[in-house]
This record gives sequence, C-alpha cells and structure tokens, in this order.
Amino acid sequence: MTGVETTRTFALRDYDLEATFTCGQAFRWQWHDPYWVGVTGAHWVRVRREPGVLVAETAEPPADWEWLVHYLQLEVDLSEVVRAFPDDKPMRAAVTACRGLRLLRQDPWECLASFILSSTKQIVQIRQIIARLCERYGEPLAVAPGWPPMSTFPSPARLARVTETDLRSCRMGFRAPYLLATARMIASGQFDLDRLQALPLEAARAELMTLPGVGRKVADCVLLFAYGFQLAFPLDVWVMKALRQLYFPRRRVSPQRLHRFAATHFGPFAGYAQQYLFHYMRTRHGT
DNA sequence: GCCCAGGTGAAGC
DNA sequence: GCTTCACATGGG
Repeated sequence: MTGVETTRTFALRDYDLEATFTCGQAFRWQWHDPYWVGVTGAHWVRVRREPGVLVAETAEPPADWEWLVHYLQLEVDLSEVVRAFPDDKPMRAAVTACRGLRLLRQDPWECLASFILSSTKQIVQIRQIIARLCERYGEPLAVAPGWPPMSTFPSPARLARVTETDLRSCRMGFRAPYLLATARMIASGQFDLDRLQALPLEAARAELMTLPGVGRKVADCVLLFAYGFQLAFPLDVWVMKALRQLYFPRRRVSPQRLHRFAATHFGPFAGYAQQYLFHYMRTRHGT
C-alpha cells in the first residue's frame, strides 16, 4: 500500500518460471542466475524463487503491484486448469513433462508485434530481433544498479515514424513491411486494439486478421497470450506435429480438421493444453 | 550447400 | 475453394 518498496514477496505454487518464460509465449525474459529479468510495460523487474514464494524486485518503487500479479497470472489456480484437460495419454505425458507451465497475460501490442515477427523464425531468433527493436526504438528504463540497460517495447506511434529500411536493419527481413503497416494502422486510430477484449472470440480473431502480417495463427497467439481467450488454439508446425503424431498417427489430416478436433477435444482451457503440447514437443528428447 | 524455423499473402489452378 | 510459391535471415 505504501508505494515505497521495490521488493515484494508473493505466495506461489505450481509455477515453473523457466518453462513459462522460455516456452515461446514471451521473448524478452533473461536468466541471470538466480534471477529472471524482464520488462512488463514500463516496469523493469527481476524475480527469483524462494521456498513457497516469489520475490520480485523493481528498480523504482511502483505505486502498486497489480501489473505484476496480472502479467504473471498469479491468481490462477493451475490445478483447476490441469484437471480440465482431457484424461488421455498425450496430455498426461505433456502435463508430466511441463509441470508448472503457465500462460502469461501480455500487453496486446507487444504480443501482436512480437508474433508478426515470429513467422518462420526460431524462438532464439525472434528474441534477437525483438531485442534489437527495443534497444533502438524503445524508451530506456530505470534498472537496478549494476544491471545492463533495458528499454520498453516501442509503441505503435514510435514505430509508425520509422522507415521500412530502419526495421529491416533489425534483421526482421520480409516481416518489416507487415510490422510497419500494422503499427501505422494502430497509431493512426484506424485500428483499436482495446475494442477486441469485449468481442466474442471469432469476431476478435476476424478483426485481428484484417491487419497486415496477421493470419489465423498469429491472431490466435495474441488472443490467447494477451487477451486471455482460453479457447484460442494457435496451430503452428509444432502443435500440428503433436496432434498428428499423438492423436492421428499414420493418417493424413488437414489443418482445418485439426482445428475442429482442437475445438472439441481439449475443453475449456484448450489454449493451455496447446501450450503444454507445444512445450512438450519442443523439449522432449528422442522418441 | 541443404533444410527448417511458433506463417502470411498472392498467384496459380 | 485448395495448392504452390516467395519472402529474409540464421542455426544446425
């Protein structure tokens, strides 16, 4: 309540920070043992685990901590989510492999821009592109003494003022015109990201897909990771491989059919199930 | 060198 | 409608 402390402790269980920060939903968290260091909105923050709790530290005393509680989704009861998964062999394996994996609740613009940049890129490269973008066009942030400089994620207005050549110099290749055009549509007010939260899933998805560089998959990522639509089910190459391998072995199944299967099979937290399958496929060795 | 990476949009049947 | 292709860049 005071707004004078830079450190705050939160009770915590069923929360794997590493899995959550490295599973391909957010791209700016960095591991500096024993801390995870990141930026959410205008806050630089580092977090570390102690028995049963999470210790969070900022560079400047925040007025409150609600932004962090919301971003990390600390109030979500993960056991309720996992209990709602279908009780089948693939999901049991994924839950065992990814225990404590959470979905974050990110800023819509950062999430949208990040996934426009994600197409046919490996996660490590997406991180590099975004780091360059933030370094060049973000606002420098206050960080704790002795820590490397960090910046905000650049606003739509800021990116609307750069050139395609500027963006290409961040090594984002053919994604540059998409990001630029989308930033300009949002900065100009032609497209309102705030309006989507109140829409039904399908309508919000259709709106997002009118943006350049945003197809079904990117739209579903934004709906799930930023707006919290629990039924959004991003179907990328990894999840497609997971579904085909685990649920439709030795059969030819179209993406459309996989979408229909996903919509009926995984229950009210299908988006979480998708993230478990994605992380499970990407981290399991052999088999 | 080759193939692939959390795809999308446009052009071709 | 569905299929094919180009699009930058870098890692394995």
